[in-house]
Amino acid sequence: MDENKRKHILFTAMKLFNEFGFHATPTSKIAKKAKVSVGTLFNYFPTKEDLIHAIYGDIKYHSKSVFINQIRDCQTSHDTMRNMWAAVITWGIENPEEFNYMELFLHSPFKKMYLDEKKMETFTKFRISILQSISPKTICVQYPEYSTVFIDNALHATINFLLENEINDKGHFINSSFELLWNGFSQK
Amino acid sequence: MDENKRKHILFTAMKLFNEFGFHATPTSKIAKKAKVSVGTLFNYFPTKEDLIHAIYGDIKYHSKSVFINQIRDCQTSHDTMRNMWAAVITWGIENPEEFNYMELFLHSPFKKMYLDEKKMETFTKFRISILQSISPKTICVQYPEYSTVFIDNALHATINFLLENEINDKGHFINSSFELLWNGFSQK
DNA sequence: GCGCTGTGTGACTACTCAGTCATTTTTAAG
DNA sequence: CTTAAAAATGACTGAGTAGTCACACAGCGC
Repeated sequence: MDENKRKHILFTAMKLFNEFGFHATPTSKIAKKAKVSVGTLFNYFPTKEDLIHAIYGDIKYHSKSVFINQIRDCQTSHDTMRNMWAAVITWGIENPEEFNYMELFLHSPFKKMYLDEKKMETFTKFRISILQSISPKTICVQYPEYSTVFIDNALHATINFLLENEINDKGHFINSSFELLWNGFSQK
Repeated sequence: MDENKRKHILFTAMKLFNEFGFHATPTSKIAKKAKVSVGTLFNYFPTKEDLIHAIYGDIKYHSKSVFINQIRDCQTSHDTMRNMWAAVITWGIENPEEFNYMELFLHSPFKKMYLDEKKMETFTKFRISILQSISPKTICVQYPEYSTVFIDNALHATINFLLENEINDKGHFINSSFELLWNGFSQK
């Protein structure tokens, strides 16, 4: 098994899935574009669904290591949060195909297996604990998971917006958008 | 053409698509569940894609009329916005299948035709104008469309959360979540 | 040169699906 | 009751799919 070939197939498949969706991308097309035979493709990934899940797994694994490297304890929780905010968004705009695929996958029927995985996330738990410590708002204390999905969706919206619009000073935009979110949480 | 039968097919198809996705829901299955023949289904909707789009169109049409009935001018822009916020969320939790379908459709390759439709939305424009008049924040004035997607995503997150969790006082939750959003926009 | 091993190949199979159409059933008008 | 138009039916078709498998062939020790 050639790891590079595996990566190559994964990457090719990801781009095709992003462009045409899971259904409209036959395995034959993936094999052709990746310049391997159908047989080889099925040597590496026993079923099409395995391939679909493998792409998700790889993206998740790599992005997570990027985030973890980015995290550094700052003076204030405001700065810590802003740091994480910027890290995730930067990853998104630097890896648009990967970001796109996550959206595609997580809104497809294939996501089903991961439904309760979310709740186990250490990353999520980390965010919950930060939120509980900083926000006096009842809704955040009472439903810390709501804060999480709220932030997740804000991240998605911001990355999407940055990808779809031409923004000159991206650093400034990222900071401003963070303040929009932060004010909601911190202000009475 | 029997309008009730049309509605019935649409509703059945919507539920199946929600459960299994577009690809894993063959027309034969829809016909069987709706207790009509495949031929009849194709009499009402010439292609499967027509059916998929028709469901979207119907939901959009009906939900819009619900919102418009809900809108009343309040004393302050805060109250006006909160009123709209509550109207959309209430629609979502009272029509979970329809809300689900919108998410499914808008994240599928079928949405493509509607990409620039969004920008034409009068409803969106309405929101932009409100936002511009109330928010002193540069990011909202400079990128009013960002505010829109930000709010859209907050709505999605909130409806999803309410659907997936058992919340007792939904009215209170809706108001609290609105304040979370509103503070971000209104506070320096 | 010769067998051995494992990766790569793509024609092929078994099957599913969207959409058709000859036929039957229902409706409604005279 | 007769009859003609309209609606409903579901077996059928042809296109296209995931996944298989018999074989090709490169590399390598002998």
